[in-house]
Amino acid sequence: MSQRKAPGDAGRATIRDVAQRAGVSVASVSRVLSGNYPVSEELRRRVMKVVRDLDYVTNAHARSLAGGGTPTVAILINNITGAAFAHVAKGVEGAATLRGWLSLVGTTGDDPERELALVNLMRQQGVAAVVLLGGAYDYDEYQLRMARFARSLDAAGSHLVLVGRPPLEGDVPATTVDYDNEGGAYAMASHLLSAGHRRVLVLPGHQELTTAQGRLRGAQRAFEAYGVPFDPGLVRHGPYDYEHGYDAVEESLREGLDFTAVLAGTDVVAAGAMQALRAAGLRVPEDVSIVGYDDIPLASQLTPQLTTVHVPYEEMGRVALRAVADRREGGSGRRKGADGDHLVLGTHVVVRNSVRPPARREGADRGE
Amino acid sequence: MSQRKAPGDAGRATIRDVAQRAGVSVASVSRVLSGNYPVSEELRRRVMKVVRDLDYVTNAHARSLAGGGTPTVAILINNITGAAFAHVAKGVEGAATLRGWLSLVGTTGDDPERELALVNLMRQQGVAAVVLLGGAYDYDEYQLRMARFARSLDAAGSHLVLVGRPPLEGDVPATTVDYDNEGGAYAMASHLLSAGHRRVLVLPGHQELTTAQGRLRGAQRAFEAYGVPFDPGLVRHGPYDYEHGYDAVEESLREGLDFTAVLAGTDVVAAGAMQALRAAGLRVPEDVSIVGYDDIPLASQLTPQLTTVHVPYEEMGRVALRAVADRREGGSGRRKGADGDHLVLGTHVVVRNSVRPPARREGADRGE
DNA sequence: GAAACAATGGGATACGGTTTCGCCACCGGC
DNA sequence: GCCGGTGGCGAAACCGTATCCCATTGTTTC
Repeated sequence: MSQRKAPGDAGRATIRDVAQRAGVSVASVSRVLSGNYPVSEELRRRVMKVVRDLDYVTNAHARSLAGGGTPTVAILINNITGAAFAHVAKGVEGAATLRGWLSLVGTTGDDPERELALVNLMRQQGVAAVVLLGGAYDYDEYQLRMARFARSLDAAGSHLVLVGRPPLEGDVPATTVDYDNEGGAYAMASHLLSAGHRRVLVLPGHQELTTAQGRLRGAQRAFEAYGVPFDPGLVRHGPYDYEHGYDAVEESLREGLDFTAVLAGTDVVAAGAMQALRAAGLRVPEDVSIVGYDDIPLASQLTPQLTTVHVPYEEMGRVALRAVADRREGGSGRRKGADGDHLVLGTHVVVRNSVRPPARREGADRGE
Repeated sequence: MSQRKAPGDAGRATIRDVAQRAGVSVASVSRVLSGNYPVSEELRRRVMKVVRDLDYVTNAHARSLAGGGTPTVAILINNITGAAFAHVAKGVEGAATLRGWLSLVGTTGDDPERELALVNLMRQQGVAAVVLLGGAYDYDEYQLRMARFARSLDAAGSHLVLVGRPPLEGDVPATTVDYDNEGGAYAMASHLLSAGHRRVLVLPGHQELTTAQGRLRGAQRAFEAYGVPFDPGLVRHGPYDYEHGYDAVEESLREGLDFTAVLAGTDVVAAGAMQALRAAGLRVPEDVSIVGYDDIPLASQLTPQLTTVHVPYEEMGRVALRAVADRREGGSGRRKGADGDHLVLGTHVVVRNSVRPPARREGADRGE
């Protein structure tokens, strides 16, 4: 009754329980377990036996309070079920586990309020880094908001990493891992143009999404480079989902728009577009060609398999984690260097079976 | 020099910093922030102002050491990028966030060693529950291994939840959230049989995976119920991926196997099968019907859209979290009751466009 | 044989909160 | 005007671990 805890009490065993039962001091147990201090073989055996008997594990909270502890990376994502960013998350988590780091996840559901709440929550957890995934909306507020996050995390000894988002302007303590979004779109559009397509229905995504803006710009640049007039009337904005792809194509056909190919903002949009074309009795790629973007597994699972732009999502995740790990181990070296805080990975076109030269039709080549 | 920390020092602000700067005691700051004790308006204002000025957040480790702390649920998953279990994870995470819980994730990559390491890691973190996702291999060792996990976690005040896995035998402190796997397969096979199919290529999955076993059993039962002989020669085992679907169909065709429909173990396998049929010049569903299982988004994005079995993955995640949350709040009530520790959710067939009655062919209906 | 030394184990303290306990001032009632 | 009650706040005792510092013992060296 006088001792603080009954022998067979419920709840976790503490290091004191182990020490008492092994007849040694708490310090010795700690040393045996952490292994960074010389201990005699005899002591080690005694302690380890009790540890096994009691099924003891150290309390991670106490450990990290006392200075030790495993680093943790927080992954903040709009929606886990989105294939593209799930791959980034996989990359981050995999690289984290490889180094013995832990991964926390939170989903924001596109809600700035939740995003704020989650960043604060992660700050409480004392995470080594917060990785924010996904394209951002280009509100004016975005830069300010992210800069605030970055400084706040930096002050707490943490670090902000933006993946697949535009980098922050000014002297902000954040790392950006990006891919050549516009370049991929340029290459993809060039592929269509060189196949002979001149009238292309473009479904870049939401007008305010930075990703969509870049993909549209890339396409436009390709048209310019080929000297082909770009018709704004063939651009349809909308969310990155199957329904949008379907609806956009259906409406375009109903309005009598003239096009021989569809340049979709993502593979999922392309899938919707493909379905709508089929529903209208058009064949892919014989009547209309389609290309996507992202190269998620879906792209190669559709019939026909989709020509698309490969984005190294999983590697972006690995790179993001490596960046923060290096920074943490590298110490104070390379402080705020221009290098290292904006990494850009390459993209490339993956040619499959969804593109053919356009069928010859009257006036489709020249005309308006 | 004598004070423990310089005013503008780097690193996080502590509660002491706040207290000192506000000219109050540490206890008062704690009370203002947790809000579970009456404080004067004046005090609250003074403290909150300093909290904002210093951008202070409480240290979650210290808090949980001292008894408080936000509960955390650990999600252990084979592979984040698998659509089905990504949805379960989403359900768990969503329900967790809704209650202010945190979610940790770890991926096991089908490696028992990593599974063990992760469970221990989570035990160190003092998580409220560990949710293990995914079908299990039916090794003899499985039951023992899981029982050990369950008891170990239970002893530490945590709890094991198995989602989409077979329940544990005996008096083991674990909760299982399951779906009517066999029933779904039964219904799906019945759908094919009632459409007139008699010779069906079955691709249930890996022979040792419990999920695959259940799906195969369900199909067999349906054949029995219809009085149709089940041909073991039309069963092809293999992993739940696109390649297996493709290869299995390709081989079956090459071997000259006679079938009018494919019953795939998952939608992804169905996608592969569909592609292989097309490659062989067969039309879906005119020449061969196909059905899947899981009803992931892919199913409705294929052409033709896939008839499949809907599994309420996301809800399973929510249910799993609710189960542990209830148990934690309900306290010691309903201890080891038979109810509540094995929850089974229903499945149903989603009819789309990938099934037609079989084309009339010589001898396909009757004969051997 | 004594002294200096290396090896190893124990006691005490710090980490940053929460919570119990007790003090003080202020209030109304007699 | 004195006394008991009460609301509001501060001091201090934990939570479980890592680590600094010192004591003890066995070993080497002169």
